[in-house]
Amino acid sequence: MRALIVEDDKALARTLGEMLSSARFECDISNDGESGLDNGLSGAYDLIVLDIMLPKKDGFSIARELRKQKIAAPILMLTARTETNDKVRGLDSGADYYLTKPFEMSELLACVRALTRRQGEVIMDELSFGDIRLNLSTCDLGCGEKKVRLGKKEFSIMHILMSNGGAIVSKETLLNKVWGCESDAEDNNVEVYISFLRKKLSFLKATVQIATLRKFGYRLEAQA
Amino acid sequence: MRALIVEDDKALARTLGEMLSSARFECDISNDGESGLDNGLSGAYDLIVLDIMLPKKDGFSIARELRKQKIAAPILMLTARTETNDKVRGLDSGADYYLTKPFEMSELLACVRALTRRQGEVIMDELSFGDIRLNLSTCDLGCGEKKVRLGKKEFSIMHILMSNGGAIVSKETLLNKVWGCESDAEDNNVEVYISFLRKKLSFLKATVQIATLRKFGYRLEAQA
DNA sequence: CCCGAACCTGAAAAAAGCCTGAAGCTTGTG
DNA sequence: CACAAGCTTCAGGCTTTTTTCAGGTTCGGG
Repeated sequence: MRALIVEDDKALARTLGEMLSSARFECDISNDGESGLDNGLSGAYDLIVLDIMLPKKDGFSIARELRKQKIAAPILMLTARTETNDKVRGLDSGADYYLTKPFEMSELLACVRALTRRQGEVIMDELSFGDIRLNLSTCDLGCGEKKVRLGKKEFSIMHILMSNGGAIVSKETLLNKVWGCESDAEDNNVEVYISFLRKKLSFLKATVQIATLRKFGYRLEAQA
Repeated sequence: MRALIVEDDKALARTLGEMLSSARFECDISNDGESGLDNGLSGAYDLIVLDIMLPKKDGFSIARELRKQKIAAPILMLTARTETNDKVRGLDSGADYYLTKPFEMSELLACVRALTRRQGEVIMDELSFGDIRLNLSTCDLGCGEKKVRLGKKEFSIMHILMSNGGAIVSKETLLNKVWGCESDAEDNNVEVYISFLRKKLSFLKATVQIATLRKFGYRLEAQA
């Protein structure tokens, strides 16, 4: 899971980064509103922590813009402002939770868990599609009795494909979510991993396959 | 949208009910934990507002039980307890938002809006005309049980035809929208793709057809 | 009824996109 | 330090999409 922290107070940003890392997030930090919005728009994140008062662009407008561009990641708005009016404004701009400073680490983490629970189906620790099962805690991909261990990147890709049901996932999405939008990985990297995954699916004798939709991306397909 | 309010303070319960009604919710009220849980388990609600201190059964265990029984409705936990520990416990038992009393009406309503916003989100959108369906997330064109995959240009063209209902779409429009106005593609390119699409429609045995209007363009027609 | 413009469509060439084995890196571990 | 596992890069070959072309068909006006 990737998180974006948009916060101009660098000390706080680092602290947040450490907190979230301890909750197994990979974090990117933006120190001003503009870069925060840019990063957020990449669609690479599963969580966005947003301060309100920021240089260049405030949190409200960032949230609004992200939602307008169909970025669905949960937004946790984090600020010193306790005015009811600000809370309302924050939530109505598209934030999912409004937390006021100061807050304790345990509280922040509980919010994060609550926010990401639905998205990543953290409630279950197994995802399934057709005849394959992805164990989220051991990274095993199983089918019937057989199973194989997936590497970290293989796992992320399979995770994304499976949680999207049968819908198409573009290479760009995969690059952003798996490699991060800062990375300079190219389409071919995705192709290589898709190839690895296909090899494993075929080893498992799974009926589920990864279908290529030229110029669109990939998707899972059940049945033979 | 239906809301369940689980709150033993009858005055507060009524106030909450009025607030939510003003936000166009139909509200039911339970005054103790047991009946709250029973009602919640019916699965009839799109929102559950839960107090923590309740007769017979506390809010934490209600939330936990609801989640265990796969009730997915957003839970707004509402309480006078401000201890961080309680917040963590509340959120971790399955609540989606923790609001401490006293709170203002506007704040509550903003939370509710934030919590219910995601409900209406459609995962798979589909465009249909006559007996054919164009799945926008998988790029399949379907009719009855059968379906075929469309290539990118085929998809764009079909998309345009279908979203125009039965209206005429000129070749020029198609060239501009599908090839881009910079392109030097010619009318014949469109014709070739229309031909591809017709072949697929006929394979699908669809009643919908692509009609040619000489000198004007193309349009979809239902009927046999 | 005839003619030309508009349209259809099969085939094949051209281009774009994708697959995958192999080799070279990097990183973490015993 | 050496090894293994995972990651990246690369290049050649393969597949699908897109374009092009040419011969045929249909339509409407004169």
